[in-house]
Amino acid sequence: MATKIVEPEAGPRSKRAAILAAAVDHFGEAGFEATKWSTVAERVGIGQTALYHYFESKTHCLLTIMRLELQRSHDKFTEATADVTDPVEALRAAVRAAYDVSDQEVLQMRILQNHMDLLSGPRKSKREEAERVAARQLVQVVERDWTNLLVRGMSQGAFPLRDAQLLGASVLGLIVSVWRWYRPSGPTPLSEISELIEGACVRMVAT
Amino acid sequence: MATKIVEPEAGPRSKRAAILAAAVDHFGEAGFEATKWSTVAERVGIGQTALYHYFESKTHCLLTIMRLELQRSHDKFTEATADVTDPVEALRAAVRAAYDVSDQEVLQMRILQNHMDLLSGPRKSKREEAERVAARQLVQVVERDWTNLLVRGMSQGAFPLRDAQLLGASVLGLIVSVWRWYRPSGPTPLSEISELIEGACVRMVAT
DNA sequence: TAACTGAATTGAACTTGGCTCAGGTTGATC
DNA sequence: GATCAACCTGAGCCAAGTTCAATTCAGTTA
Repeated sequence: MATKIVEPEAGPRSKRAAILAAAVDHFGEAGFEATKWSTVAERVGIGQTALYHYFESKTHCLLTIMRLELQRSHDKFTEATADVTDPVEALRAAVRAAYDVSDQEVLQMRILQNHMDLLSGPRKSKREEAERVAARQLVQVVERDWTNLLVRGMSQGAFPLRDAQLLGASVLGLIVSVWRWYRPSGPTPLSEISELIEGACVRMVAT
Repeated sequence: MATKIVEPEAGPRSKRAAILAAAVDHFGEAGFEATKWSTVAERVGIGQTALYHYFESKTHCLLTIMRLELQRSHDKFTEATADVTDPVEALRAAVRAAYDVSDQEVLQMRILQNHMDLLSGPRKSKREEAERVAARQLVQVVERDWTNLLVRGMSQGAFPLRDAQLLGASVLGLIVSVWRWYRPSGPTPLSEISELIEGACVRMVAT
């Protein structure tokens, strides 16, 4: 069922990584629709048709970026909360981890948020659909990460009992909503955002 | 500066409202990109070129939907909080108002959320750009609605002092994040969501 | 060194869907 | 029943994503 996507091993001449990087830059800054696929090719230094050696379509590339970001988010969450036993501290660690990101990763989160709706409907082509399903699964995994954290806290009596599923989705929604408007060049540093949201989440869940 | 968009008064034969309704249905259910502009025309019962009598482009129609929804949200907020003096009660009323919506309005909120990024960059054509600027202004108005509510509560001592701008954006982000996943046909009734979020917002702000 | 192989690349042509244009129809008003 | 603006249409244009057959390149085999 859980068909894991096998990451194509990079031949020494492969431009796959370069394409992904260029795509993240352009999709993140200008937006997916506003970015011409051929522009990405230019940036990498290849003809536009060469892109199809690596990705089945522009959308396939987008879905790949989204899946990779979801995988990263999940890994980061797991790593950050692994050896924290106190529920409140685990929650705080998870929030801090969510905002401990590079500028490139900010773009990836923005892309992910802006195209979540792509994950609902099925795709025509095989490889696109594979990426979509994998991403959809990872969304559920991440949601479970947060729900489990809350369930643990509730059963330990650290958090009042509430609908953990719904509250988890809300906490997650609150956290990721930042990526819609945050800009590294903007007036508010990410550290400040991180602190405010951390406090907000704790009050939301633990009060 | 604040160039208000003059709503074209409906001639008796005008299909503008019907087009908007059909567009909301399709853009909301299938997604904007996935919806063929000609499909909307079919649904309304006119040829696709007739659409251009009412909207300059498919995107112009989308931006109009977004602006109208923002206007509605702002009006609803104002109406709901107008004669509530107690800050906590005003906050509660505002949240409840945000979720007091019809199925059609759920779709409109979904469309709005899914295409917020359109509002950042400028548009080529005149009327599109006018709608974009109007929508962008309304976003700021709505943000101010929430920020002001918090400022009032803080200065009255009902809410602890925090960065009202940032906290307002967060509360708003939390509330609207629901429209990404909520489906009227889904397992969770909106009333339940409304109650949980209402409590969460109060704890977040007033604790 | 010549032949071979698969990955990487390309130019040219195809497809789709949004959009333009030049003109035609309808109906309210005088 | 002439006029005018609102409303509508068929034919075709164009941009951008995509396909395809053919080619180059780098490493391997003989």
